[in-house]
Amino acid sequence: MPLKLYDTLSRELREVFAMDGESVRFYGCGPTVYGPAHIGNFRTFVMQDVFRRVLETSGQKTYHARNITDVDDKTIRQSQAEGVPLNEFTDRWAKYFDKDCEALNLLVPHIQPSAVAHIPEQIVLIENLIAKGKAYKAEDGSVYFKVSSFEDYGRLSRLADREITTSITERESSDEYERESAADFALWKARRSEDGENYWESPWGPGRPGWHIECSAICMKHLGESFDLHSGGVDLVFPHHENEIAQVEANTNKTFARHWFHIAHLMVEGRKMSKSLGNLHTLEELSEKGYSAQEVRYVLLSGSYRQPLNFTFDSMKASRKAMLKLRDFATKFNFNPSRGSILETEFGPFLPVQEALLSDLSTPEALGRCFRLVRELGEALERGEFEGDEEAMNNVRRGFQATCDALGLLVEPKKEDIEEIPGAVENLAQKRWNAKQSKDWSMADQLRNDLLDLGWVVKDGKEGFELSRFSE
RNA sequence: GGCGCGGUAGCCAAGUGGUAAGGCCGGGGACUGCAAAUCCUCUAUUCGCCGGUUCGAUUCCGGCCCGCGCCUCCA
Repeated sequence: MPLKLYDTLSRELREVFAMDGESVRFYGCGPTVYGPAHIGNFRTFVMQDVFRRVLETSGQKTYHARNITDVDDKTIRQSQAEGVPLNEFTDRWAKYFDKDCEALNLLVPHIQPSAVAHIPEQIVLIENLIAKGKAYKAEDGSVYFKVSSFEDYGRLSRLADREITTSITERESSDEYERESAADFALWKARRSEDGENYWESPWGPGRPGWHIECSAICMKHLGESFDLHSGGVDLVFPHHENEIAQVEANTNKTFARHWFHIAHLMVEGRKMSKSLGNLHTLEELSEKGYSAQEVRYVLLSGSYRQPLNFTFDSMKASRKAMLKLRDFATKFNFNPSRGSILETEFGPFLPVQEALLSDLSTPEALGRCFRLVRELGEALERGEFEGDEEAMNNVRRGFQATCDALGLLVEPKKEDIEEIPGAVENLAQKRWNAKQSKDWSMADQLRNDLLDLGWVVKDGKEGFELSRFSE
C-alpha cells in the first residue's frame, strides 16, 4: 500500500514512490546551528521522521539526507560574539542538535552534509549558472541569480511576478544597488569586513555561499539532479525552496524534486512562537519543567502536519496521560519493545493505524484509532479471549511494535520495581501496613506522609503495598 | 494589498453528502478506612454567521465576521 501525501507544488495528494525503484530519496532542510533548536523546529523534523518511518514500516527503503547549515549571518555573528572559531561553534551546536534528536527518537539521517563541507560543489553550481547566463557577478564580487531568466519562478509559492517585485521594491535597501533586479537573490556573497576570517576563495573573489545554494548543491551531489521528495517548514516555501528550484532547474532542465512536503507551524498558546513573545520552548527547558522528549513528541504528533498546531501546557499534560495509557497497554500484553532499526512491519490488528498514516500522514487519526484498539484489545484480554493463544498475543505485540515504530514512540512496559528500596523506607512502609491492618488510620496516614517526604509513594493492593518513586 | 490555511464540546484535535474519532479535564459509579492507581459510565440534537444546491450539509457553492501564516535568508 503506497503512502499518499499532499504535494505543495501540485496541490494534491500524490503517491510517494522511489523513482529508481529501490529507495525513496528525500531531503529535509536541517537546522542552522547557532543555538538550541526549539520545539517548533522539531515539529518539522519529527514529521519528516514520521514520513520516513511510515515508508519503512510499509516495507519501503529510504535514503534520507538532512543538511546542517553551518555558515550564515547568525552563526558568524554569534561565534564572533563568543570569540570562538566558526567551526568549533557550529560543531558544538550540531552535537547539541543530535542529542535532542536522539531524545526525540528521530532516526538518524543516512547523511548529514554540512554547507561548509560543500563549498566546492556550490562554486561549481554557481559557475555553471553564470555560464548559462542565469546568474551574474556584481561589482562587489557577489553573484546573483537572475530571476527573470527562469520562467517558472514563483510556481511553488504561487507568488506572481508582481507580488515578488512589488514587495521587494518597497523593502529594497539602498545599499543593495548591485542587483540588477530587486527579485534577484544572492548565490555568493562577497566578503565583508564583519565576516572576519570566515570567507572562502572563489572565482569571484573571497566570500561565502548564499543560503539557498547549499541545499541545492548538497541535493545534487547526494541525491542526484532529480530526486523523490524535498521538505521543510512552510516558511521555507518562499523564498528558500522557490530559489532552490530555480537554481537547479535552470541548470539541469530537469525536475528538481518530484514532491514537496511542507509542515505547518507550531503555535504556542495561540500565538506564533518568537523570541520577542518569550514563548520559545526548547527540549531542555521543558525537561527542566519535568516533561520528557517523548511527551513532546506525542504532542507534536497530535495535530495534522498541514494545520498549525497549538502547543499548550495542558496538551503536554494530556500527552503524559496518553503515554501512560499506552504503557499500561504494553504492560498488560507483556510487550517487549525492540529499539533501533525498524524490522517488524506486521501491523496485524493495528492495520487501521497504518492505513491512517498512509493517508497523508494523518497522525491524529492514527492516534485515535490506536487508542480505540488499545481499549478494545485490552477488553478482549480481560475477557480471556487471548487465553492460551500465544499466536494471537504475538500478533498484538507485533502490531503494537509496528505502530510504535511508525510513530516513533517509545513505549516501555511498566518495570518490576528493580530500583533498590532503602531499608528504612521499606521498614516505614511495613510499619504503615501494620498500622493499617490494625485500623490505626491516623498512624497509617502519618507514615504515608513521612514516606512522601522521603520521596516515595505507597499504593495499597489487596495483599500488600507497593512502593514507587514520587514523580511530579 | 497579494497568496495560502483555519474557525468542531472546558482544552487539544480528527472526520464525513446521511446525521459528530481519540486524548485531557469534569460529573457519576466500582474498588479503598481515606487516598493513589485501575476499571465502568456520562458529557457537542451540534460543527463561526447568513444564504444557496440537495430528500438530506458540519461536510459542496456564494457572501460575511474572526483568527493565523507567508510575501528575500524564520522549521
